[in-house]
Amino acid sequence: MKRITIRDVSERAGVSTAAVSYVLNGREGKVSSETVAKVRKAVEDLNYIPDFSARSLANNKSKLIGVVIPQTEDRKQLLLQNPFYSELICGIEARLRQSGFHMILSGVEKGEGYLDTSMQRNLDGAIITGIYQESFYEDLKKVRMPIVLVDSYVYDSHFHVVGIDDELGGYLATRHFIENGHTNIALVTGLIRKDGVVEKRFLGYKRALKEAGLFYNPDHVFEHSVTYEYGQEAARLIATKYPEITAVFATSDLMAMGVMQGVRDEGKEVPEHISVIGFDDISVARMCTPPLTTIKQDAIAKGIMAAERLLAAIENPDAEHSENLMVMPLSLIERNTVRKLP
Amino acid sequence: MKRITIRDVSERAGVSTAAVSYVLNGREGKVSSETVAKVRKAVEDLNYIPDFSARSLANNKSKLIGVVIPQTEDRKQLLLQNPFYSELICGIEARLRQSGFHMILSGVEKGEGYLDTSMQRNLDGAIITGIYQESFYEDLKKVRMPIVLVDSYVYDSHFHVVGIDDELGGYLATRHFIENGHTNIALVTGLIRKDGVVEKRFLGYKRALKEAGLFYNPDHVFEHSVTYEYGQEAARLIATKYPEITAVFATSDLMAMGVMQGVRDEGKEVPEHISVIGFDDISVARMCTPPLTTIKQDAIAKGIMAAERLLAAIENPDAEHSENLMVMPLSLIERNTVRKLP
DNA sequence: TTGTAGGCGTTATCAT
DNA sequence: ATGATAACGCCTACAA
Repeated sequence: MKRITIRDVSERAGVSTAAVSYVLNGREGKVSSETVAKVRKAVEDLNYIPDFSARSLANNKSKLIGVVIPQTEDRKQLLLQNPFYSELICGIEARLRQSGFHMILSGVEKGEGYLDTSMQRNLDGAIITGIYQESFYEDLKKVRMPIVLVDSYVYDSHFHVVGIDDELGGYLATRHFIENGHTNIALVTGLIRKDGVVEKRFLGYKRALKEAGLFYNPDHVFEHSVTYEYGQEAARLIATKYPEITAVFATSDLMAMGVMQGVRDEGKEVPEHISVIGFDDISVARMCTPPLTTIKQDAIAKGIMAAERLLAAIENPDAEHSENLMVMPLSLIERNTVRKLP
Repeated sequence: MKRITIRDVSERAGVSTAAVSYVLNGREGKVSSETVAKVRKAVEDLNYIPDFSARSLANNKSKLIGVVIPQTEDRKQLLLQNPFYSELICGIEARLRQSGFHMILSGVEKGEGYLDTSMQRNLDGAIITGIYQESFYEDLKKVRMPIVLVDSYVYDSHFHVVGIDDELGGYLATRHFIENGHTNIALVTGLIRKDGVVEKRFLGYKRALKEAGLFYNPDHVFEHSVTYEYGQEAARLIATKYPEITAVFATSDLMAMGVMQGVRDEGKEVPEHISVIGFDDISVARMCTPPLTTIKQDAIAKGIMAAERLLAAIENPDAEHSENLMVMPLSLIERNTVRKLP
């Protein structure tokens, strides 16, 4: 069964391929309504479906968006196990599809770049989440498609950025502990990398401590790649070696939940013995017991926003780039994991 | 900045474009090792990156795989909020990338087909999860790319299938309750659809009841689309209207966790008042409190397997189709949500 | 072994 | 308003 081409349609409709192309692309000003009707009918009859590869070749528009998310270091798998990314992807995909774009979702090997993929596929744009080495971004700048960075503090006029005020989030969480009488507050966090979100959350944590006249103790910072298991581990360390700690600010809900489990593993209770605040407000945060107090951000909305910024930039390649930083709202959600100390 | 083409490479290397194409595609038998070296050098020097659109146009191979997962009915967003799908996707993407393929991830609108996408993008294959209407599959059969159905009981020689023995899963869970002395066992389940996985799990549930000489009570079946919230709702109903029920088999962990929360909302405890078994063993199942007894399947492995089957079918289009059903292992994981009745 | 040239499906530039 | 026709980048008979 051979493919139906634009030529088949043109013959059937008794017009030229150019005419068909015009009506297909909505340039209907250029063609008589009679021709439009004939073409539409032929398209319908033949069940014609355009070939995007050919289109891409002819006009460099692929209707394809590259989406990159971090992957686990060990198994090279997407970090989708962190629900935050799942939700982000949901938002991106939904918005993209709504505008007739498709999404190529992939991780990128450590040390590899994204230039190859972007050129091979003639991507119309890309959404990048996670933090990479300098050269990765330098590479990306060489390509002329619009790029949206999600959760990055790599400011550069080449990139659009969608994020939140991570420093504020860290500050709010820590201050909430302080307001509830806590003075020994641990930080359980993902790897603190330059220009990354956790670095800012860490900064907010320190600011709140300083503001309250509290001593910042580096021993109370537990840093590791973002996993549930390390949350458990950190709780264990805290219970056994740092009895003075009464509160834990985890820079992601995933770790916070690990901490909660770890606390219980040690025969203690949340929040009776240890208070916990997380970050993200992934959907399980309200499902766990006790429901987790956390810094809420709306990952789905973030994804939708990232997609929208990208689509706008694709529409209008040389628009004002001054307004290329979008900061989404965030708030502290009080649930049941923070105890008020007397 | 113009694109580097195969012609640029050929000129730089002082050979023909055909020669370049040959070494690029590994047909090195057709070309002298000297030429190979020259071409490689030129490719390197020029930083040549092939255009997959052009390739796809020329030989109908796109190195692109379509992956379809269900979406929420209301918001048209991917069902990634169910970690089971996240993990599945992780497996698929990792395996695909390893072989140089890219994945287009998308949902499909109710009533829409996937034929358009598959033709537009010249997909080399597709992995479909979820259950759709008859016509969806009929459509899919018209296209000649290999297709792997994950978790489907739509047997057809056109499709490869990767799944588990869902009926057995349902049976094992139910029997486990019975062995622990439970006789009034509710089923909290996603929509029971023909040829879907939950239908089989439901069948397994009934078989176990029957085998034990227990009465199957339709009132004890709580059916709804798969959400955490409905799990809560079902628990509420059970607590208030069906006090005789002592055990709940949920056909997905997501619902099981909702049930657990719902039970607590009613001031009762798991497993003291209500025992719970889930299905899937998503990663949070072991993280929740108490850790959830569940039917374990390895979603990541399932994804990898699905990708592998597809890749094999692409390699070898007219291979034996008799072995196109792959059943992955499954097992009951005992944790702490089932109480042994006296 | 190597090179030439035609074709893949579409868009865009010209004439008409 | 419409229709030839030349790109677009690559592959692959076929010819040399």
